[in-house]
Amino acid sequence: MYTTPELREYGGANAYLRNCASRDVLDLLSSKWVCLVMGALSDSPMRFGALRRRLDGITQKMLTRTLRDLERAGLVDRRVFPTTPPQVEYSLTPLGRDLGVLMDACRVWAEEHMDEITEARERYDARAGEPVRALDAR
Amino acid sequence: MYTTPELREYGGANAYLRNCASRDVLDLLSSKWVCLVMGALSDSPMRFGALRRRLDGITQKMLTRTLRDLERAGLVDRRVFPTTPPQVEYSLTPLGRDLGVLMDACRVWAEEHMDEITEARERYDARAGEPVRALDAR
DNA sequence: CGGAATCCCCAGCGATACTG
DNA sequence: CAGTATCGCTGGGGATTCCG
Repeated sequence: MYTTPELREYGGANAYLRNCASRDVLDLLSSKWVCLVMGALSDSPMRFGALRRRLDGITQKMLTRTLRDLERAGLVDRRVFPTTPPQVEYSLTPLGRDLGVLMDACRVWAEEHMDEITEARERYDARAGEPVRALDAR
Repeated sequence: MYTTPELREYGGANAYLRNCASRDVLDLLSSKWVCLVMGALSDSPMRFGALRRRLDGITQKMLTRTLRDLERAGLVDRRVFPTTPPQVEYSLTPLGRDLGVLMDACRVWAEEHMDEITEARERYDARAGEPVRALDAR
């Protein structure tokens, strides 16, 4: 049996258990574009087209889906201005701003350490064909 | 043109550009099991079997893959003890410990806010069939 | 402009069986 | 115990087309 550290649970929440609702939240946070969308909206509200241009490589479909998922989760607010042509502005809810800080920290971490990681991967791949010197010497 | 905020870049890194190496890092961070694996290893080094039992629902294949990806990126250290039966212990590298703090914060955030998000989703789904009252009234 | 709808593919992931 | 190897799927995600 595992002695789950009670200190780190919140009202029965435990992401290490498969059917805990926090797993769904983690799945959302780890979907492909969430980090960048939340980070972009952390700066200021943005319209759909501006977001699409800022997130280089995203498709309209994925941007729409990501924004819907975030809106459904209560993290993003969607406001439609009935102009012609229509304007749709996305912004973070209070809950979303809280998460945005975290997500943006992840982006920053990725940017700060990308070179270290790239080099580590090259070293790892270079060692691929090497003979095993000793079983416990890695 | 977009005036990219230079303040938030590190040596030309910009995760909003599609072929920036930090995108690869973000992809790793957002892979399905990375957050939980890093969080578990943040507590203490763990053997393969212990990790598998702790991460409810993970398969051997995915745990192996996730650990390999993290090891390759220089975030996880793998030590093999040539006993019979063999023992393999995984731990975080210094770089990995740095990331572990962030990943665990994401897990905690998910646990803390899972109820809010579940309720927001139910409200959103309940509104699904409702008529549109006014175009700008959302 | 901001989508929705459709088609399609492949890689992420699961399930199972086998091994040193 | 800690893995590989193989098969198979499904759904995440891309590309394209159409619409109010």
